[in-house]
Amino acid sequence: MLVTRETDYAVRCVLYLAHEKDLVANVTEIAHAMRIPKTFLAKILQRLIRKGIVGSLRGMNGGFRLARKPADISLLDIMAAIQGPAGINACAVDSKKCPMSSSCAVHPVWVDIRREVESRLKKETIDKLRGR
Amino acid sequence: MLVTRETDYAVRCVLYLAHEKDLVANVTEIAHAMRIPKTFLAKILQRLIRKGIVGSLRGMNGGFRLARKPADISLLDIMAAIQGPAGINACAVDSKKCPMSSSCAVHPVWVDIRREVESRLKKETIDKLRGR
DNA sequence: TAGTATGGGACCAATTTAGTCCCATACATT
DNA sequence: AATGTATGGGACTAAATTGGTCCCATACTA
Repeated sequence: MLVTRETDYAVRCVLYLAHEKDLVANVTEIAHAMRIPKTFLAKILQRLIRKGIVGSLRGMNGGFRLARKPADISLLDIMAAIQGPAGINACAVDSKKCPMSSSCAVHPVWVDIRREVESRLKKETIDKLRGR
Repeated sequence: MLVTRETDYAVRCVLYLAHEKDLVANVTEIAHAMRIPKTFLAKILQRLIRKGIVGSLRGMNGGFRLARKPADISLLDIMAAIQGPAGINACAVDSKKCPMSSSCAVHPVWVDIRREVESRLKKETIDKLRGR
């Protein structure tokens, strides 16, 4: 499956943080609203932080907020933060993994589809999704 | 990953059977030529048979051959035979699996990407790939 | 300084993917 | 008809990935 549940959770989480301007929400709040297991969400949030998608405020009344404008966050950014390079297929990401390497007639197709999907995911930004 | 190794093997296998007109090849031959574990390939071939993509000849000098013209076999056919409906995401295949169901802003995007990929895979037929 | 929040690694369970093994069945050749 | 070689197909196992929990350290603020 190209999109794992973890990525799905990450998208929903970002979407929640975007639904109100400058919102700061803690793990409990997001987990409840978006129906995501709390501790799992905490881990997801840390990955989003490392990629500069969300920021955190520690201590009492702390929480998480978007680190960038919704228009500057794409589905591809989120997928990359959670799953790494979004592959259609192992060999489309790293051709070393394919034992037939260059002699494989299908390889170019996988690579091409991957590119198409990626460019589509890059166009789908959070602000577009929010305003539905 | 959208395309599993098993599907990859299946594609290579069909491609092998298509490289020469009316070729009949046994498991050992295909496995060796395409570097696929023999017993694993045998199982894959059986699935391809049930979907009417390849046919078999039993007994001595038996083997497998294409059951349809290369132009009538698409990558989507092969994927569907091995993996079932090709999902980008569980919720794009069966919306019941998504707890947020209709309230999910991203859902339409997954469904749409899935459709794009499927139509692309349908266009890529074996005869096109063979003639590279 | 007490309390509430994130930071982050270790750990575990479930599912999927990948692959093997064994035996039944079919059939062409001799 | 016997025999050897091939597919048919289910049971089983191993490895990898996914999904998730737990625990404790650290940070910050009221």
